[in-house]
This record gives sequence, structure tokens and C-alpha cells, in this order.
Amino acid sequence: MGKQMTEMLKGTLEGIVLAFLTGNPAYGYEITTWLRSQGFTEIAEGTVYALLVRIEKNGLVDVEKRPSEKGPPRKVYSLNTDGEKYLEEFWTTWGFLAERLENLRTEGK
Amino acid sequence: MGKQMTEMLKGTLEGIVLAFLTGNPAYGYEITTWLRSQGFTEIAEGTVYALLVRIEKNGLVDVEKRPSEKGPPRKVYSLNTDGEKYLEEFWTTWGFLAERLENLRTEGK
DNA sequence: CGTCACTACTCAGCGTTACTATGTACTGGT
DNA sequence: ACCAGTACATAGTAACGCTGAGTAGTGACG
Repeated sequence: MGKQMTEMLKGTLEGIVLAFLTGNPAYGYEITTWLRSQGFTEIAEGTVYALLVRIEKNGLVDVEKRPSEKGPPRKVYSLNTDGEKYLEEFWTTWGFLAERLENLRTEGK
Repeated sequence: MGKQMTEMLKGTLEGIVLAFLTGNPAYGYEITTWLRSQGFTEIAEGTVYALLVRIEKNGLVDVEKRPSEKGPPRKVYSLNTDGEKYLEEFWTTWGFLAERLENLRTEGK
């Protein structure tokens, strides 16, 4: 969707993925497919996997390796308590930002 | 407000400033002060000036130098037609993103 | 049985953006 | 003479998403 979207996704993509993961463990390919189905058609596979590596390193998710019927084994990610806490902060931050922007859009100033 | 906010501002800060500028020419120091008053207390001056240099270079704003009663001359920025077009795209992009996130927040998934 | 499509993950290098930290310079008050 | 407030500038850094390529396993089709 272009450069604006790319920049705007910084910081939010992580939250989107973590939100998807709440109560819904998933693996990389699945997440990529889901994002595409949500209209994020231009998000590269590499981006998602890099993000997953990062949130794992940051201890926000637990990982379990499971064999797949079609292809290499899957790495299934699920949100842990640290991840939940982080996601809560994410919603707070996003809520703040969204409120200001909504004001700007409607007020015209 | 922390790292999450820093990352989330990428892409949006530009839109915020451009939105503030619509029908409301302003100079750097003024914009910084306004941002602080809006709750963006941790946005550094340098960030704003760098952003202004960028949007000027990208041809989104017109600049006029005006003397100040207190301190060095001001550089007053006003949105031009390219800037308005860019801002419109910004709102489209943001609208798309905000909608998905709102869905994620309320649905829980 | 060779190729192709789909599944599934990895990684090095790049571009953009906001932050840090510092510096310059002008005005007015004590 | 000093300091706070006004006003702008900039070099270097960190973080994130993108590009583009690669590796590997499965099943279908001719």
C-alpha cells in the first residue's frame, strides 16, 4: 500500500500480531496468510518471520515445534503473560494516539 | 512515553503535523509547544525540526521567513496543494489501519 | 520421474523515521 | 554579566519493516 503504510506499520504490526495471537496460537505462515486476508496484502513473509524472532527473543511468546503434513515443521507461537502485559500497554499507547488523530481529523485542527 | 510510542509515531507524526498545519501556518517552535500541550510531552525539538526539513524537501509545505520579537527569525510553514493531497492519502492509510485495529481490540480477535 | 505449486522457515543488507545530544543565536529581565 | 525563554540546526544512533534471495518438505500432474 505504499510508503505511508510501511512507516505507519512500524510499531503497530507487532501489536496486530500479538493481538491475533491472544487465545489463538499460530505459526508464521498462518499469520502471514491471515494478514493478507485482512487486507495487508503487501506485508512480506520475511517481515513476519523477523517479527516473530524478535518477540520470541523479547520473551513475549512461547514457542512449540509441531510437525506439519505439508512441508517443514511449524513453529507455533502463543502469547505468554509478559506478552499479555505488553499487549495491554500497546492498546493504551495506541488508544492515546488514535484519540489525538481522531480529534485532528474531525476538528480539522 | 516509551519505546512503543516512539515506534508508533513513525509515519503518524508527519501526518499529525501536516494536519495541524492545514489552514493554520505555524513555525517549528510553535509546533513543538503545541505537540507538548497535546500530551506528546516527550517529542524532542530536534525531531520536529528534522521533520520540517523533510516535508519542505518533499515539497509538501511552503516556507516564509518572518522576524520574531523574541529570538531568531521564524520559519513559518504552510501546507500547499501537494501537502493537502499527501495528507488526504495519510488519512486514507490511517483510516484503514485504525479500522483493523479497532476490530482487533473489540473482537478480541 | 521431473517439474511445479504450495507449505514453512531463514537471513543479510537496505531505507526511513524518531531520538539523543549538542550547538548557535537573539531578546529581555535581574 | 548572567540566565531563562525563544528559535532553529545537525551529526550520530537505534528500531523496524522491506527486498530479495535461499533452504526444504509435500503432493499433484503430465
